[in-house]
Amino acid sequence: MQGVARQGLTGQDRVGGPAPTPAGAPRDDLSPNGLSLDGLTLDGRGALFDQIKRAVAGQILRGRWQAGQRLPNEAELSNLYGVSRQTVHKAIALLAREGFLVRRRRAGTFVATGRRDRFALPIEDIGDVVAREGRVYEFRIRERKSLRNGQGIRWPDLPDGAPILALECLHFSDGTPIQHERRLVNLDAVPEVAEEPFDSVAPSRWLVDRVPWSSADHTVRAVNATAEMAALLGVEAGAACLSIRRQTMHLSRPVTLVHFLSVGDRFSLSGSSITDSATELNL
Amino acid sequence: MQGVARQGLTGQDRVGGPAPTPAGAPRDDLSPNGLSLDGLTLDGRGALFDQIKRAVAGQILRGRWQAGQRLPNEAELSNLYGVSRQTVHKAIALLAREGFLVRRRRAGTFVATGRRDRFALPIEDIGDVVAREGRVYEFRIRERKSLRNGQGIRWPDLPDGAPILALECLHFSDGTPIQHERRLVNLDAVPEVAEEPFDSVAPSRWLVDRVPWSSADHTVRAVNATAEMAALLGVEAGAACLSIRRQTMHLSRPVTLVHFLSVGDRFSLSGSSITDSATELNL
DNA sequence: CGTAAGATTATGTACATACATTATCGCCGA
DNA sequence: TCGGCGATAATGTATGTACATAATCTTACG
Repeated sequence: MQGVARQGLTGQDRVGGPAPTPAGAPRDDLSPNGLSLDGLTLDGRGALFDQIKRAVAGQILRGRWQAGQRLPNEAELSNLYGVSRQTVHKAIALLAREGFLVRRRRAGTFVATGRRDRFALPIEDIGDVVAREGRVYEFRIRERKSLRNGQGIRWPDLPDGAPILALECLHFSDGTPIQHERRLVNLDAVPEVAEEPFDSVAPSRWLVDRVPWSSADHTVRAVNATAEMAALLGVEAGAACLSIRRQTMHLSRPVTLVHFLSVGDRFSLSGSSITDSATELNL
Repeated sequence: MQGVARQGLTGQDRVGGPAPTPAGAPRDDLSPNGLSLDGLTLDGRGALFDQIKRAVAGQILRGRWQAGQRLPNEAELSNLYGVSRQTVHKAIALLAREGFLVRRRRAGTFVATGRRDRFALPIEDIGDVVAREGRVYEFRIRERKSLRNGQGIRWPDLPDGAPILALECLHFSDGTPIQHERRLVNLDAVPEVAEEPFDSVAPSRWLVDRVPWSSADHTVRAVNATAEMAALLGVEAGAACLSIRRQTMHLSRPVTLVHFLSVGDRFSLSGSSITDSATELNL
């Protein structure tokens, strides 16, 4: 079976009858759908289903298969590559799960339209960010008190009177304040937090490491620093600050509500949205 | 097979010998690993592998299985539920792919530690956001010109002299300006854009719908509005603005570089990071 | 001409089997 | 005691087979 390196099994070749199409051979013809099969070749690296994934993702990422177009069906691909239908199925089903393809029974498999919604910005722990930049990270707890919801502070998604731990702390990079954090923790959800002194590990990390969460809502906005915040962060009043509000839920009840405020010119959110397949393909 | 609703097949029961463990029966004992199997039951809804996924994800999300703990192996789970190893394998492998589990050959399957990196903020098209809020979305192109990199504007990741289309436009919600956009498009990567008038569809949407991309880098920061920007957006100079810079790459070359600037109190990024499994479980 | 029933087709799930791969464990010998 | 090496146990991949499910298409009938 020329051109296709197998990654193991017996080493003996797949048979599959009269070997309808030499798997992996470059082709210039069109599939029954009018889809170019040019370049749809296996590279012999890794598992078969992964090779097929790469080949198909490559066609899409290279723009040879356009949004909305229909793919050859599983039987055709399986013939084309000389692999079983399940192997093709696994590859295609995974690509569908990753959002590259849309599959409909009886109708077929189509290249997904509009990946508009797929931009995503990872939000990292500030300690990690500072450390990764090679700076010294420190934090300081400015205030810590237990109270009940509605007493001075109100957490909208929590019933009045629920016990809350309120924390206020500052985060430093090389000694410079970069972020202010005001956090509420639902003591009904995380009673252990009452015992935790937070003298070595920051509240955000402690919570994330310890408490499972099922959803996290974020709101990111820009605000002008109030005089109080400006003083804490060592900037002029009115300086643009990034405000991040995060509410974490677990078992459909709120776990923690945080409000981060970071100095605009000392902190930014950044990250790369990239598909696994693109990474593998070095595109 | 008591308690387990099958979703189809023949309706006849799986046999599997002496039916070692009644599938789906609630148990209070411990697995050989000391892991509580309490609550690890199938709910009869949907495909078997999905039921197993839900059951396992549920244990983790409910905190019954803690980070680092070892799961029963595939054979044990397959006995426990009376399904084949492949069905268990599919469920567990998918959960590993989603980041709930870490699998190591010979060593076993473990609950993943630290989902710290898993917060993500979806960045939507502004047209979609405005429309979803029930407001009227409009945009206006203020400037459009072709130039070469280095002539007045420099796009760092593109070689000097490369042809660029530069666009400047404003986005409105119910007639109020909310976002300013300055965009560079690599004409070598997207020559068709030269012909596009953008009189009905906004550049961002046109590009995302048309040009495949393999990675998108974002940087979000807060800045104070310059006098010029303040005038365009109808706010006071110095008002906090959210600045989003996005560079989209394709085939390892830059496609477009955008700079969005939005008024802090008229626009925010928000979204929910939630695992599929959590959604299904209503946690 | 429209509609309903049935045939067809493509994907979806499940199981059995077989073998590959890779740590890990434990034994044995230096 | 340490190092190596083989047995072993766990996951990973691939195939064949069978049937389920859901659209779509076709055909026949009113």
